[in-house]
Amino acid sequence: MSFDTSQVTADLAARGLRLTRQRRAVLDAIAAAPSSLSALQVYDAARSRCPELGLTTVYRTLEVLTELGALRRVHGSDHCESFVPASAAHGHTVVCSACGRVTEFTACDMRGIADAAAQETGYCITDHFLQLGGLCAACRKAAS
Amino acid sequence: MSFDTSQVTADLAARGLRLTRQRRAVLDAIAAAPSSLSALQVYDAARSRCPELGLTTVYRTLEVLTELGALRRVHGSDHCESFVPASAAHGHTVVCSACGRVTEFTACDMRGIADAAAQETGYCITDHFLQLGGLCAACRKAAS
DNA sequence: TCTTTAGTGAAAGTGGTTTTCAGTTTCAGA
DNA sequence: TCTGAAACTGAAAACCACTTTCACTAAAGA
Repeated sequence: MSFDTSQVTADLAARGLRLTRQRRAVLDAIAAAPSSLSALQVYDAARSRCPELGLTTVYRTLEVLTELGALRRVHGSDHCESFVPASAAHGHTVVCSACGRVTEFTACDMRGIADAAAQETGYCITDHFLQLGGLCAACRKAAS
Repeated sequence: MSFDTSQVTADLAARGLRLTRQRRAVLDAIAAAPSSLSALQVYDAARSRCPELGLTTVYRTLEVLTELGALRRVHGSDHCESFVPASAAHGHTVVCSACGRVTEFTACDMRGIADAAAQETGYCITDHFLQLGGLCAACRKAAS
């Protein structure tokens, strides 16, 4: 997975922000990772591309890019705040329980479930957070 | 919401554990709360029932009870680790965006979505984490 | 060039969570 | 009723992810 740099640059510019070398390193590190990365893991990975990068900048960059929609937060069972590239405007993630790989999917017709939940609880459902777990194709192959 | 104490006691006993006064205080505090509580909030709430309760014990108890299935972890947008009673073996939560109230619902037929995601990603889907957001009946009434 | 603002990293600070440790409580068996 | 083992406890210390502060640099526009 890689980023459409010009899109990110434009999104940043629309807010008066810039795509610096450091931000680029953070984006690249996350794009190159096979699974989701925590802030500290991003720091480690991005420093091979930009050694003078500071941890402060990583945290700031992750926040900016998430707000921009270029990244998505993933809740893991071990560490509950890690990041993956967000390619679609609205998408969800599947996490492989064996290798940790994170894949995005867009098919999420929640209407049936939201309706049922609304009826059961009396709530007016407005949003949802969904994350699936399972085995990726490679791990399934390796297991059999 | 209240706990079936004998059930919790039995579940603990099955592992050679006991339902102590402190653990009881933690359970009661969570059962009495209208919304999900973080560890620190549990500590505050439970100390009114058991003043000598220590924070260490709260953390330990939350872990034990979650593992036991008596509590469920909820991921919030602000603090990503808080706890609610788990009444059903498998259930999900709806969080009110206005007042923070957490309600459980059991209607979750994920087959359609899991199938679609499997087809899109090549994963074999085995589990899911779903959390809905919206307005509870009371807040909807108050808003209109 | 000059000015302004975004952006940066090191260091210090913060605060939630875990670990350690020296006890206390509980329970089964003698 | 004792006794020993194991569960259980809270205070204090340690840990560590994350945030704040601050002096500075880089870049864009006038």
